Amino acid sequence: MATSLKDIAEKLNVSKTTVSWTLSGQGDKKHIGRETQERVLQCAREMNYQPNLLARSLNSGQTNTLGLIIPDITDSFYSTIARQVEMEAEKRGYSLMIASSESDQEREDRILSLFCAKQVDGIIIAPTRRSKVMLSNLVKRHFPLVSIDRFFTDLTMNSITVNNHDASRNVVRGMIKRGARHIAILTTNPHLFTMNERRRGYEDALREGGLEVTETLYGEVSFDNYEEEIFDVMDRIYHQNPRVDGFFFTTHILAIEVFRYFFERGINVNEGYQLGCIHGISAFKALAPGMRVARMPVEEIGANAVRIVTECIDCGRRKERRPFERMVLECTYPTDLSEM
Amino acid sequence: MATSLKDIAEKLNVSKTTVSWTLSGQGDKKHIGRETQERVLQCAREMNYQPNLLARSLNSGQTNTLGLIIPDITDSFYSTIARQVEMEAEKRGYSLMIASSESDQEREDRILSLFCAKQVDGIIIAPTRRSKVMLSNLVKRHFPLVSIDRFFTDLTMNSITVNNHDASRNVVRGMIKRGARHIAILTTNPHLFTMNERRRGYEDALREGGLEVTETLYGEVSFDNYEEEIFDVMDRIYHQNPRVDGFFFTTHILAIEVFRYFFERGINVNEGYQLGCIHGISAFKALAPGMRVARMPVEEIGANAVRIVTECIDCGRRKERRPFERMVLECTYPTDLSEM
DNA sequence: CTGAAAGCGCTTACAG
DNA sequence: CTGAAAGCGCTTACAG
Repeated sequence: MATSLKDIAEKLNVSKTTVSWTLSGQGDKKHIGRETQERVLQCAREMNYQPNLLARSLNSGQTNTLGLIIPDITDSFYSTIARQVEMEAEKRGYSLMIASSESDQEREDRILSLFCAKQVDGIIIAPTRRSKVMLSNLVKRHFPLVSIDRFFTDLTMNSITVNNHDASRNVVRGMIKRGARHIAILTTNPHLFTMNERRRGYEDALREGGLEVTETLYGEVSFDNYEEEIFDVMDRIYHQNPRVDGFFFTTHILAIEVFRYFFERGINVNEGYQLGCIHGISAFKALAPGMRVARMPVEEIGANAVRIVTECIDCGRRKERRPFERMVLECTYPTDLSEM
Repeated sequence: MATSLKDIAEKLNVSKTTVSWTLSGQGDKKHIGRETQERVLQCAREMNYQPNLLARSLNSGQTNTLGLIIPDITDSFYSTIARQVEMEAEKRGYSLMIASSESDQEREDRILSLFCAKQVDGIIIAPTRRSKVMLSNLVKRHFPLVSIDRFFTDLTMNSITVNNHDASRNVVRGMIKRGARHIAILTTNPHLFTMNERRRGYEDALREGGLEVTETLYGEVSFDNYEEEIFDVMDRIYHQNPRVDGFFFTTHILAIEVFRYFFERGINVNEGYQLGCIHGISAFKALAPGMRVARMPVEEIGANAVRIVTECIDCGRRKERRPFERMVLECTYPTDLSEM
């Protein structure tokens, strides 16, 4: 059994109040005798007293805890964000609960409920899609909330997204500048706003470069079965465009699969090709150091998500309402992949 | 403001007790009128009642929450375990708090304290090193606890580890069987038990295969500065052993760095070399599909960690003491890396 | 200088 | 069939 305020109070023959005051550092302010304070502190140390945060939170109405919901904790993009959020939260005195929705709407709703039931002070979420039930409810209640990576046009909800269009355009521009003329795009989940933006960026770069946008250079695989489909799609692209000299990958996961294809087909992709990808992973520096990569601003995403959600919390305590904020961050383009 | 039991009780002119009974599904058992129950359920739905888990936990003394502490959430090995643990915990009705120690002793202690203060029911930890202060205290208190990936010989603490020695030996054996005769080892953090075991496995396999264990084939880099050091170490190995024909990597992170080296030096490592690595990542199937990889039993680690810690919790409730358990799991050796 | 008391939102033994 | 009351471990306005 852990020791409680009461244990200390009884042992020392003082009231719980006295113990609570001194332990919370308000001893002097409340005019508690120096000597009494000493005894309390001493005893707390001896009995290895740890305050029960549940009780404190129940009383204060705040848990100093943020919730973070991401689709997949094993995806390096999200895990890097998670780490940033954890660090930023700690700086501001918050601890973090992380949960994966596994891109499953029901799981996401369950987690949201759970977080609310556990009385987290605010939630940062990379939503899977329109979570009609819970999310809009929270928005209505003005619950401190910010979405990252994606956003909903019809919810007045704080969001931090990345300028995927410009990121793609910049990457593809760079590929063109280095001489690519027949650049294929490999993508998935085209219904996602994010992915559509990346495609648009690719197409705009082509047009600006005086290149044609053609269906034959467009490769799409389904999210659930990409390992299987990628070989057919790539074969088709090569068949229809024997002169293809560049590949733009909308995700790092697809890039890996295509590198597997290159390997199996004996294609040395580091010669005669331009490559581009949104988001880099460390393996790229060994697979294709020359690839142009748009680096996601994970630090900024994490830092701002925590900033916004804590500002909402602070405003809520003052009964104010914080104007909602849509933030769009830019990628960076490291020239040396080892900086990823 | 969220609605509480009291709100419902007042609205319906019944007692909080009645509301609590029916909402917890004990209405029939407690002989509460069918009609009253209906009204309560209806009202709860209308007012969107969510029980405050803080209050419930304070009362029951259990939070149905487990804590998980890992060194680095962005490391695919740990994030995969985290996902497994989350799934397993959910199956058993527990939710999960994840935190990264960043391999920092102090952070680890802070997190342990925090978890205790938040009254988690049990903790799963991949400890950084001997956390004298907190961990041994928890062990003494018989707090439900299990360490994964590493263990302490002098603590009677449940642990789940991997047979790193045999995993390494099997991988290196396979390399020898396929013809490698001069196999270098690349490793780091030699003071860790885990890493020492991997080295021992490597050496045993060499001896069994009639090969010499030589210092010139031993490459060690420091954990903090491996990107820099790896080039010198590899150059030295090649200089001292021009006939080197195999590389065994004790971690996937080192493997990636060495692949970068191969790339820069123009070495086609997929011809004339045998490769081996402990733990695989998806990029390997594109980098070196022929590499022999020991696949960590992440599912088993996660499942058993949750099993053991929840068994401890259950025993604790029955005032029993669960005999402590040291579990050692074996790796698997997928022949096709795309199964990783 | 110190303490008794109420309350946070729940659960549950006890009483009618 | 239903409710008043105590208690989980804290904090804090109020009273002396």
